[in-house]
Amino acid sequence: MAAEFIEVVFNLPLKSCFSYRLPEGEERKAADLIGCRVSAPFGRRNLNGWVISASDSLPEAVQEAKAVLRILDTQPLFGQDLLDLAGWISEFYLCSLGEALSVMLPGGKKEKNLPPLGLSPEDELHKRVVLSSEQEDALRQITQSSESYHYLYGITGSGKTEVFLRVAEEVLAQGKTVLFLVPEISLTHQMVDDLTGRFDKKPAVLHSHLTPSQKLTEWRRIQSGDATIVLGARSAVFAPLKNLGLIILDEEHETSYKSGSTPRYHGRQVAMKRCKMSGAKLLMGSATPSVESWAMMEQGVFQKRLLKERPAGGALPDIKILDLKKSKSLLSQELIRAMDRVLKEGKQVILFLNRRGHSYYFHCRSCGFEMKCRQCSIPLTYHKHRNRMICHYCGYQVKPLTLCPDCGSMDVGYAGFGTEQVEEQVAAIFPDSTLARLDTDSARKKGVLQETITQFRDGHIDILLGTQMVAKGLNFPGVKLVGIVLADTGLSLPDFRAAERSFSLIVQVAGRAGRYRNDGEVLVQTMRPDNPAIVYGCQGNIEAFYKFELNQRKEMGFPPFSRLIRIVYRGKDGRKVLEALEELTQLFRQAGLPDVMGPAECPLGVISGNHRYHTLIRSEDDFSGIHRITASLLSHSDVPRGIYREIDIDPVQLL
DNA sequence: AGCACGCCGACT
DNA sequence: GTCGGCGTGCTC
Repeated sequence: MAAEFIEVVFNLPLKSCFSYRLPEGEERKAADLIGCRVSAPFGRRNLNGWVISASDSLPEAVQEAKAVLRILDTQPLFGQDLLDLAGWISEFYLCSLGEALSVMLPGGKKEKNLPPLGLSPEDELHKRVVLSSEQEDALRQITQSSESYHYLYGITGSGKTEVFLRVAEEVLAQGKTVLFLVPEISLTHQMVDDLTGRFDKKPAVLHSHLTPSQKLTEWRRIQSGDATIVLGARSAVFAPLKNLGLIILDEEHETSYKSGSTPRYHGRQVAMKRCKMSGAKLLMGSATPSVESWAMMEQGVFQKRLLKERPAGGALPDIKILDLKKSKSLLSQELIRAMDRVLKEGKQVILFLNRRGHSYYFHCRSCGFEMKCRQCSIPLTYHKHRNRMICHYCGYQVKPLTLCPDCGSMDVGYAGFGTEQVEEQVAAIFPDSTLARLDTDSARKKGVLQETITQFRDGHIDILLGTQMVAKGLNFPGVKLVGIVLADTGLSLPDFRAAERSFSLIVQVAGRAGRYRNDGEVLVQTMRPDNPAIVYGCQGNIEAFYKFELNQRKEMGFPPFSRLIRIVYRGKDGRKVLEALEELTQLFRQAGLPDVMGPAECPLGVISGNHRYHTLIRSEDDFSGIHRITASLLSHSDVPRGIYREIDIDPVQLL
């Protein structure tokens, strides 16, 4: 019954597969070949590919087959379930099967024989807290329901994690397995602590920072059944769990669930598909659901399970808007006074600053000239410690100017601020307090992030100043005051989700403040104190925000009232890029697609010297029909040399 | 996506 | 005469 020929796909944008002979003396059944990696001669080079089928004859259309150099795995890495899922990914997200498989398990060295299974030392069993009645209700509804998709919508601090763990326990008790997804790697560490000791088997952890061999080790542990619960970021949605009973998707609103490279899959959407294919339940949760998910709850696609109390006590913090227009300094007097008070009590402060404001860029006070990156056309950021203007997209650096290049005025400078400037001011105002800064720059070095967090938690740091990183998932008992230094950065981005992002940021950040105490305090500085995203965010008026935002989306015809397909063309020669995309867009229109927008220059018109244009295809109904037509047009059109095409189904970022 | 083949322009 | 531009086509 040994197979002689195999069909192989590669991590290339080619939709066809290629037939090979097995190496001399290799005797394996088809079932032991499908899902293995092979090293195969392909053109003038050798590539690793995936075996997708095996048989004892060559397909008729194929004249001759080369022999595979070797089979890299002793057992398949993918079962039919994951091969089917890869097939769906390639159809839906419009990539090749090889690309889909490669994103599920990247890397490709020959496997070491058998990795030793390290048994973890017995941790102290974590205490199971008593559930509140509404947590009990949610647990019961979820576990007893025959519905597939559930959404745990609960305010910050309402104990969603505890419900997740209880549902997981029940599923494991039925002999099924559990997949637990979190938006970021940094959150896996915390969650591993929560999971380890809570369950008798050590959870497997999958994320993109593992080396290929570490990843493979975990992969095999999962396949063997040694791990019955898997924790990980986006790509962990492909974990090879057998008998999957539950996927938990924590912090559903996080955009990091959407992949930023081909195939641009969305973890939530893949999780939905995988649950449908395997019969598992999907349980998502957030205090600030994405607008799409909110709409799906309203439509009954997701069963909404509400948690509106904080079982550990702790009132939702008092949130106050501070109008920065009236302040001369980037730290308003009210914020400084509040910090002073809290620090004198011996409590901690978190200052949050979203770097992506455009207010800390170089500008000329005479003519308004803004210094932009000559490569990327986005404003440069001033870094004081290096005395350089730096482009945050391509890394271009230049010395700060003392003369305006446009009008020659010497009245030039930095209008706003980044974390560094805030750091400097805070240090000057509170010289006796210890201060730490946490952003992608300071956390670049290994271990710095973890160390800073530990120090802060242990009370060795009084003020933590940071970007996005401090906004998510960090729970510190000693924090009494959270200051959002500028809440409206990002609102002026040309992106229809800008309001949603600003809103959820405020609510999430604010949620940290009163997590463990009922006297938590949040101060939100803003230049737009009347903006609905900011007002509703500060009021914690979640329902009102969704109502407002859904209304906006409906008026504009944006998701969830439509679906989008985005085609980006990029290349060095902007004119050619535009011409090529115009041609394609013309094809879309001729094919009768009802709503084709573009081509237009992308909001980030140039990145690393590549000019970028996009066309959006919108569908208000019959998305699958529009998807099908688009897919067919794309596969029959070819992209000129020097131009690169990106296809994004259901894009979340339009920059 | 690579990588080679191939066919025209300007250099030692 | 040769180096090198990038258009075209193929990879079992």
